[in-house]
Amino acid sequence: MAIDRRVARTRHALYEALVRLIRDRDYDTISVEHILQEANVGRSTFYAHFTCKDDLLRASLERLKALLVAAREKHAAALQEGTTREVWDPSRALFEHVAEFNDIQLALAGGRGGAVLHDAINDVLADVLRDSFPAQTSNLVPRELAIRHVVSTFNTILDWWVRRQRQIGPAEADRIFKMLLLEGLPAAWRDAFTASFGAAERDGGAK
Amino acid sequence: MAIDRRVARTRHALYEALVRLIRDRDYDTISVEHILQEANVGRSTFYAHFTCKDDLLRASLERLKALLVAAREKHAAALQEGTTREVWDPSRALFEHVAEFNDIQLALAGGRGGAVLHDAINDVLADVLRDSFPAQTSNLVPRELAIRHVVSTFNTILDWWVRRQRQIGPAEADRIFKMLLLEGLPAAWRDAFTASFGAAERDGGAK
DNA sequence: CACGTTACCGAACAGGATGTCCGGGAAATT
DNA sequence: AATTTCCCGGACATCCTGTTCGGTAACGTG
Repeated sequence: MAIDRRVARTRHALYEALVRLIRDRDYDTISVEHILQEANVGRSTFYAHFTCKDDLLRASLERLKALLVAAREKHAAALQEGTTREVWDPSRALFEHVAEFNDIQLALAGGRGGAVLHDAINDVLADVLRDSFPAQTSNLVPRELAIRHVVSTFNTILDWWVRRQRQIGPAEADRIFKMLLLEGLPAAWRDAFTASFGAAERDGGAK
Repeated sequence: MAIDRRVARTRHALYEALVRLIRDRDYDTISVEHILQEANVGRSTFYAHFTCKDDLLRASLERLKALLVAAREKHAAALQEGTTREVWDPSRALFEHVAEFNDIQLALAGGRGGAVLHDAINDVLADVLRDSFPAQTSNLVPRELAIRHVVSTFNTILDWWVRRQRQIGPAEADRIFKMLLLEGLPAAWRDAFTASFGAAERDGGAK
């Protein structure tokens, strides 16, 4: 038996409503009732599908995760067939997606409630990345930490970028991302950092 | 007139209660009533001091921030007088503090509610760091982004470290922190990263 | 020490959100 | 067309929030 069309519509309506609300509200100021109103869904119906607001969020993120994984596998298949020779560059792709669609932008820019979202998205990205991250281990940095660091760096830049009204383009953002990740802080800031973090003995000039 | 002893005691009791509760609960599952009970403070009294739960959190973090700033300035003064020749190394100091006191550890390890806290602490650290960060600008990475990246990297490692029951010592954690920040991902992971993020064409082995 | 001031308590209150339950009715599947 | 399945809407108990008020005890001051 196929999935009842009604449940599909209901769930879809709820997903969409949540996204819509998240765009102009802090996540944790959104009540279930807001969602019901926005999605035009009955109260009891909601609780027939999800146990609570966070459950809906989790499901929504699972959906996002599935999208990301599907995109990656699709591209891998295309490479396999020789349909494309382009390199799969997820960070670049994500930056450009965000630049193009406003959907996700403000979701991340949120204040207090944004943190929950931010963290949740971090987890999703980490999951996706983990799948395509080699099992090989480095004696310098543990695998899991490496993954979290990649994701966290990405998210930091994305967050900053979105907040700053994107004065720079996605390509530039991606360039910075890869630079920070692969080479560390550029020399100018490195000196600044070691000076203030490592050696205040220059003069009284800490402040 | 000096500050009334009663208000000092009340505020202190509330701060302590919040910290105590945060240690074994998600921040956002903590109700004002829990705090009242834990601090043994009357309901109306609470609202005479703080407007809401988040207000208390903000104040607590201001307190933390003041501590950090004071520590830095104290050390700067000591250097000035020649009392010490030690270098002020905040990241190392923080890792060791966390290793020593359990106060903050689990606060960061929290699940959903931890995110709010995590974010708030990020802001505090960024504020502190900003004060001692040179105004000089790099054409490669904007100042504010550099600051956020330092803080975010620190927090990522701290988070991972705490979650992992700290199988490694604070010195080691600090070493990793500085390495990731100043040199980027170590070679082993860098190759892995560019391979999976930049070129899936190795074989079918993306998944 | 005695005074006036100030903070605390406890209880009570309205408002709003959560999660549950049911019965009627409509839509989908077969 | 029959029957299963889902949705709606209202009602409900429960919890939490933030405010108000009078009584009481602690505080700082002279």
